This record gives sequence, structure tokens and C-alpha cells, in this order.
Amino acid sequence: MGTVSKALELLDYFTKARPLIGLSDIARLADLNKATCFRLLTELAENGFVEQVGTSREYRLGPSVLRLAALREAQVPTRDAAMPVLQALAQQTGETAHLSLLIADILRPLAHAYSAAHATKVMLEDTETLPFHATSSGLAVLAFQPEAFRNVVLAKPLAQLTSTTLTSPTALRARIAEVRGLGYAESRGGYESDVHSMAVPLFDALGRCSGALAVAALGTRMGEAQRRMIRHALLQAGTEITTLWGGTLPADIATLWRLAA
Amino acid sequence: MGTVSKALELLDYFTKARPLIGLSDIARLADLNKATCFRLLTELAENGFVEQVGTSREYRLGPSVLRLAALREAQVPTRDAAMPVLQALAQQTGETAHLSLLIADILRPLAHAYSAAHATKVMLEDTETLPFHATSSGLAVLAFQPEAFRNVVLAKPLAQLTSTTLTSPTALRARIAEVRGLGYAESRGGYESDVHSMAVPLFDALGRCSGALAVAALGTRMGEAQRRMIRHALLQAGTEITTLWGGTLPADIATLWRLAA
DNA sequence: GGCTTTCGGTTTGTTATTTGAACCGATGGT
DNA sequence: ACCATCGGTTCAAATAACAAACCGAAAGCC
Repeated sequence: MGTVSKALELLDYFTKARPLIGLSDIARLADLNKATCFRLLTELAENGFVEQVGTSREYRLGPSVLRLAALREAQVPTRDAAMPVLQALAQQTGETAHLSLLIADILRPLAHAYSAAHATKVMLEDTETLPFHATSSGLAVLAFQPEAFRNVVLAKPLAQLTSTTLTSPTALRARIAEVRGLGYAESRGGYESDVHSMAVPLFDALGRCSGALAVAALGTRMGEAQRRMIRHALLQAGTEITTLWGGTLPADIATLWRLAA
Repeated sequence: MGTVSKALELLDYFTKARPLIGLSDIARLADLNKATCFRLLTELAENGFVEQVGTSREYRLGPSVLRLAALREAQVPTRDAAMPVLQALAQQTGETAHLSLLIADILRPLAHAYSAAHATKVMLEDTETLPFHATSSGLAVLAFQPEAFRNVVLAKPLAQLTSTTLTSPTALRARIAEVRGLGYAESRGGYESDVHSMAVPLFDALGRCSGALAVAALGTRMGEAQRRMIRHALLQAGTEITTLWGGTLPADIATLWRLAA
């Protein structure tokens, strides 16, 4: 792996749950030599990608990312365009809605919206990466990726996160084929045992699946009626976001969604 | 300069005016060997910081920056917190308001807001970097930086952008001292000949000046009454943003602003 | 059609940067 | 007083970056 990737990877260790990281910590996390890590961080800091805060000299993300994100949003309005739809989806379903993007072969949550409808809701503050095999978003994305991508993902070790997590590649392939046939994915406690979720894939201008839109609810609230209502809202919101992104639904998905709605 | 800095610098060549750049172009811009540039871009692309678009294989900023910016905003609400104030400032003054941040010793515009009050207004879409010596924002920031920083900036060649641009370091030092005495800066056509602007410095939690807030108007509209009105609005908005950032106005500035308001 | 330029991308031997272990002094807990 | 750990530094050894030349494809241009 090149030096640049190592430096960029350091940025990934910053999360909502861990916004400040010291030199030694980040070196351990990234499994890098402290000297190397120091040099990388210094260079990132010189360019405003991280900054040192207070007397403890811990690092946090710097202001440079703001400018770049503003620029990216100006060119490809991803987050800003999807936010209102996401909020409406949460409102409408009374559950937690979230949007993830496939970035560098990893599925990362980009934004989420809560509903005030219930006192209990699914929180997902500090999730850094969504496992493909154990979340509805992951399955939805996986179902619409090239076969090669699926092979890579399913070849890796698949963590048994709950008692119901599917971890057998062959069983997963069956699930995924099913998802492709339905046009949406569902996960019943595969990630956290009392959380059920449904997700639809999102598509970019070239018809490639570039992310997923999901609604996560407490399993105890997920009856058949609720499931139907959420599916309906999801398909609608998924169409909307894909359109806002200037994306095109593959014809077969469009048909599936029309029928399922 | 290290490899990481070179890679990160490539990201700076993307602007609103030039959102897509080809390999050869960016190599020329950055004055790098094409092979080097290719390797850097490939690594940036692997990490989602840039992506290749369409058949021309040009590069643009990637989705990774979105996630990082969302994280940064969650920790240090800079842009999101300032936006409403910025918009109110534009509305209130009837002119163009903009906010810049000092990033890696360069002053970069981060956000701006227009007013609908006049058919003619100052547009600033594709400004990449604000020259310290020729803009009110630059002067405002410069006035509240350590002496060492000023020396570095004033030692560089200073471009004569209009007929009224100050370029003599001694004259600029006098202007800057004046700005420090007033607590705000003004530029009359120093950047573009028919644009007048006023700016106030913004401060972070440690009392360091980390950016500037400015209002830019057509010179023909900048009478004494207008100038007084804009100054008043700027001082108020500047106080507000600094507070929102969890920043502290240095005591002397606070006093100056109270008197000037 | 054929000539030339420029594009994105690759290959190569040489060169310069990155790396890792050991080492600082400072700090804080026991 | 001690020990562990912090952020940061040093320097020889290993590795990755570099420049130049090259490739096939596409786009002007005659």
C-alpha cells in the first residue's frame, strides 16, 4: 500500500464516537510505526486535513474537508439533495432512516434521520462501516453489484454478529438472488438482534448501484402492515433520491418497484 | 515536500470553475510528472477522494470528502453554524456576504450568500484563494495573526490586481496596523476595481483568528450611510459567528466592536 | 485515408524518500 | 522515587517515488 493510502486511511479512524485521537493511539489503530504515523499526521495537518487540539496535542479532522465537500456537493449534490427525502422517510414511517454510500468498496453511512413518533428508536451514531452480509443496506447493494464484487466480499470472513446472522456464502448467495428478484432487501436481526430493517439500492447516472437507503425499526414493531408501509415508502423515496442524483433505475428494477408499490 | 502533501495538493486544483480535470492537465497544473500524478490520483481514487467520470476518464472529487466533512461538522460546527448568520447578513445589507477560513496558511472562501435586493451584485463563484494584501478579508485576518505570519506573507511577491491595489510591504503594514486599531478592514477596489468590501476577523476557542466574514458591494453603492450600515451588521454577525464557534473575542477587539457598533 | 498531436496509462533503472527501532524529555499515576 | 506512556526525534537500511521514454487509442487536420 502506498504512502498516500496510509495517510488517507488515518482519516478513517476518526468517527463520531472517537473524534479525537492521540499519536500513539492512531499509530496502534493503523498498525503503523509511530514515526511514520507522526510524519503522515504532520503532513495531513500542514494541509488542513487534521489539526491538533488543545494541550493534549490530540488530532481531529481539520477544516480542509469542508471546502472539498462543499465543492463535491456543488458538482454532485448527493447529501444535500437526499437529506429532505431522508427526513420525510423517517417522518412518514415513524422509524429511523439512513443513507449509505459505497465508497472504496466499503459501505459507509452518510446521513440519517430520526422520527419522533416513538420513544424507542434505532440509534446509529457511531457505525463506521456497514457489513454487507448482515445489514439490509449491505444486501441491497450487494445484490446489484457485479458478480466479481460479490465474490470478493463473500470470500472474506463473515462475522456472526447475532444468532440469526447468515454467514454461509452459499446461503448468502441465495438471499442475494432473492433480493435481486424482489428489488429490495430485508434483515431481521442480522446486525443487532432486536433491529429489523429494509433497504433499497440507489443508482447513479450510469445505472450502477452506488448506495442504499434503509429504514430500521425495532423488531417488535415490525408487523406485516408496518412492513408493507415501510416498503412502500422506501420504494418511493428510493426512486426519488435516484432521480435527484441524476441516476437511472435499471429497467428491471423500475418494473419490480412499480409492481411492489 | 512529501508524497502525501503532493497528493493532497492535487485536490486543491478542483474548483467550481474547473470541477473535472484530466490526467495530463492536472500533472501540468501541479507541475508533476505524469506517472507520479497518475499514481497519486489512483491512490486518491482507491480511497474515494476522487473518482473518474464517464469515458473521458477525467477526475473529480469523490464521495469520501462528504463523510469526513459531516464528521468535522458534527465535532466543530463551522459551516452549518455560520450559514444562517451569513444569509441573514446578506439579506440585511442587501449585498453579497462571504465567509473565509484560514487553512494551511491560505485564505479560502468557504461559503457565501447573495441578496436579492439589487439586480447587480458581486458574484464570487470560482475564487480559489483570497490574496491577503488585496482583499478586506485578507487584511482583517492578517491584522490578527502573529507578526511572523505577516512577515512571511508580505515577503512574497504581491500582485497588482487593480490600479488601487497596495503592493508595498511598508504601506501594507501601515494599513494593517490601522485595521488592528479599528477592529475591521475595508478594501476599495483592491481586488476588483468596482468592488468595495468590508471584513471582520473571526476567532476560535483559543482566541486565534481563524477566518474572516466580509460583505462585498459594488463601489458605486458604497456611500457613507451604506458603509456605516454594513459595518454595524458585520460587527454583529462577526460576534455571533465567533460565539457560535465557541470562540472568544480577544478583549480589545470586543471593546473596539462595542464602540464602533 | 494518412499524418500529427494529445490523450490516459505503463514500463524501467536510478534515486530519494519512507521506514522502524531505539531514544528523548516531559508528564502523570502509584 | 519509580515506572509507564505520552508526543516527538534520530539515523541507517529498505522501499517506494521518480523521470523519461514508450504504448495504443482517439481526435484534429490536411
